[in-house]
Amino acid sequence: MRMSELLKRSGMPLATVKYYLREGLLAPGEKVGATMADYGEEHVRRLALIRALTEVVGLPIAGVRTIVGLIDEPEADRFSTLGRAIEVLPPAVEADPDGDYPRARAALEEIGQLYDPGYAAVAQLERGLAAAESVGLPMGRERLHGYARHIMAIAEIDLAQLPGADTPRAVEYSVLGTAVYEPILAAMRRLAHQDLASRMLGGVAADRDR
Amino acid sequence: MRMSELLKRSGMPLATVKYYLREGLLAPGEKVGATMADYGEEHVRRLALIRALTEVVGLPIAGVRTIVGLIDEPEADRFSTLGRAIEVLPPAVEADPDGDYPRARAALEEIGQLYDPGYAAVAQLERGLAAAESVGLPMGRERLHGYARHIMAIAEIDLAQLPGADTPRAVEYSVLGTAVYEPILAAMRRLAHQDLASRMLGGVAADRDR
DNA sequence: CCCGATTGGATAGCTGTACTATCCAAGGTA
DNA sequence: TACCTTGGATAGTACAGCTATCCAATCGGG
Repeated sequence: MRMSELLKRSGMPLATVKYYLREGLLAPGEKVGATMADYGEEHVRRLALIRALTEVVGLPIAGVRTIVGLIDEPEADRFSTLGRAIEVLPPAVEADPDGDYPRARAALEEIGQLYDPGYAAVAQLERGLAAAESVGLPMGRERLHGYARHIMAIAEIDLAQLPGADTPRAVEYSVLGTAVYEPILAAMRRLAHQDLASRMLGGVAADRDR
Repeated sequence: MRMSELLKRSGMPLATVKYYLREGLLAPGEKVGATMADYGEEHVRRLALIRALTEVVGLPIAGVRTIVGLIDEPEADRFSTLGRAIEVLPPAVEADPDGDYPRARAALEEIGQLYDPGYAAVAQLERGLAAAESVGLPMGRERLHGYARHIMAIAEIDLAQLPGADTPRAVEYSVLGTAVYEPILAAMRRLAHQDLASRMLGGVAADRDR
């Protein structure tokens, strides 16, 4: 298809698509003549991916470039591909292999989980725990163990749905799956809070049956 | 304390603190003379809260203003206070009470959860589900039920830790608790993925045999 | 084969956010 | 008295993420 149709399919303005092309988020179409290029379904899908990552996951353009780069050309193994993807997910914190992450270390040891200080997620956990502490809501043992058990169960669900190993699709799944289900899980927790609050405290939905 | 000490305690530059004062995120100090004001511990805590919300939760300044406004002057009941707070949490989506949220409705009915279409979190869930679908990772029944069970358990942990009802502290807890534990849960899930991936696929923390 | 429309490519401009810097005058301080 | 701090106001900066315009080379319907 040509540019005009790609615009119609994606619903995006020309200037924006050109911007994504310039930024290397979208591969150029196959050139067919000096002033015309051909685009395919993969371009439509890529534009949907860009929109999902920017608008829903909240990724800046540079982060989107990293993610789509990893999908197109993964690292040697899926483990480090996933690691590099996680580094750019908000709230982005650069991991320092020699860094000290006292809260994260204590928490992960407490729940007996394997970790490497080079994981970006360790730095992210440290920041989150420090932030909770700084606003007067430090994470207690009870909450930590409860969270850990249920989060591990959720992660197992995620892994169980992973498509057949060693396909390029599996890389895409593990990278995108971590990112795109996060806002869904956040929304579900917010709804669960409101559900529980309305039952406990009385509210709009409390008069419904269950 | 005076401005200079507040700056030392918070580690922020003068211009930034003045900016937060202008934007109404930080209450002015008690005036003690025409060119001098007195600040207290609550100002130090408030600055820590602002930094946590902007840097870790990722809230824009306008959202921080809403949250601190709700903590200082909550709505009539905690249920609607929490609802208003959730509206500004990223990814912010304005709820339309007459809107149609087909994916969210189907999902919530499937798991038998109470909801009101006016909840911002319903719109947020809809967007998340639509985004997952648009990148080729639609949420299946199995995953939905699994997520729902464990998310509900996590929400129950949150509610169980709620301080004595009807204290101003309880409002602060429910508003901040929803927001500040979100990045922690996200980081824990990312770590759980890496933990499971390293065991299954071989990686830094495990042997490479499979 | 002609002429208006489309395209790719380049460059410049715009909008919003979150600060950051400067200036000033009043007032405190040594 | 001379200097420093403070509060208050205003202007400027840096960056992200688009958005708009221009141009020349086609393309393609009549």
